[in-house]
Amino acid sequence: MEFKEAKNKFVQTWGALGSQWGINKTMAQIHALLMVSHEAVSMEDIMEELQISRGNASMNLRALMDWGIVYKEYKAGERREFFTAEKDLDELAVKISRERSKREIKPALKVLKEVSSITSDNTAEEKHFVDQTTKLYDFVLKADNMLDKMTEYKDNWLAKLVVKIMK
Amino acid sequence: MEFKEAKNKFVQTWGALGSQWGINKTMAQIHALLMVSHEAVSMEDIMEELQISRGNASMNLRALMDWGIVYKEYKAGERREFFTAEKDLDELAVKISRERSKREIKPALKVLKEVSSITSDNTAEEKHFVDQTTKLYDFVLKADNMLDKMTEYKDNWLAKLVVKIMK
DNA sequence: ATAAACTTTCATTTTTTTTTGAAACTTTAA
DNA sequence: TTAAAGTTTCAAAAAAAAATGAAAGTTTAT
Repeated sequence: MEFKEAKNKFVQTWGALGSQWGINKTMAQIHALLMVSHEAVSMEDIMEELQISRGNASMNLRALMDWGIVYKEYKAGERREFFTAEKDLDELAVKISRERSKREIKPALKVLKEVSSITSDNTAEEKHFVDQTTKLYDFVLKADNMLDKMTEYKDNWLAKLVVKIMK
Repeated sequence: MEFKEAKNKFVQTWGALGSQWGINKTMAQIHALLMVSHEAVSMEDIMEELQISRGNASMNLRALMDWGIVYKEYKAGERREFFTAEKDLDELAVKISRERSKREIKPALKVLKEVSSITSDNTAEEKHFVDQTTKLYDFVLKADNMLDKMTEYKDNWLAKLVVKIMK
């Protein structure tokens, strides 16, 4: 396999993986492209390489910047804007999990708390509902906190977590 | 908020959360419904409660069973099939992460390995590509293994993990 | 062996999501 | 201050994903 083929395969695969995790294909592809580019890439070049429209490129670049995983770069003497991806993978993981937590998990937790707080008649049905949603709330909260700590402490997370728990 | 309203809100929220994570809305809704039902539910009732067609119900129930998080149940003297969800949340987490790993992460890892193994000319561009995809491979592999261990050991995972690392 | 009760499948339709592209907007250099 | 070079926006179109429903398929009781 030669370079161009490999690069293309990587971009396609990353795009497909994104889709399966609820991230739009183009957004994931742009990210993939920038991840493996050794220097900043112009919008023009992104459009060309992924065969997408200007609007699509613009909107998805904005989204990636909102996520904090792609940066704009200005080159001296160049009018155009260039883009780079966060290339440090620990940092990338931190940012992705922060955003997903903020956008999706936290709102879901809020609802779980609400629905688990209904004042139940004591039918078995209602008891089971309250019980199950309460458990779910606790579980999701725990998982969310755990992920937060793992990413916050980065590669050192296990050691630091143990220290924190032991003291 | 009364029971019915709470139940509906829970089902809708779970459905929306599913969508955002690449799981089809109905599939997530059926799962939500079964999670909070204290007894097995017939397809008829699922269709009724979620206002969906028979085909839709059938296909998504099959998908949920393929994931191993919903079970068929036969009631004595009843012709119809009834369905229940895995209600133990640790077990649920194990199964979901196993399936996603098998379906999505493992294939992505395979591709990452392939593309990071190209015999690079030594242009800076190609070197960076190989370097970056290799790092990504290592990272994803590590994360996948970690998740596997965390879920395998369930709530006890931290202790067991530490033991394993220390010895 | 039959038919009633139920489930599955899949071509078609509907809905949702993504993409396009052209107009509006912004920035910069002269 | 103007126009060239570039970017953003958003209504409309296209594509992708999900849902429908009717026909085909199963199972079970008699």
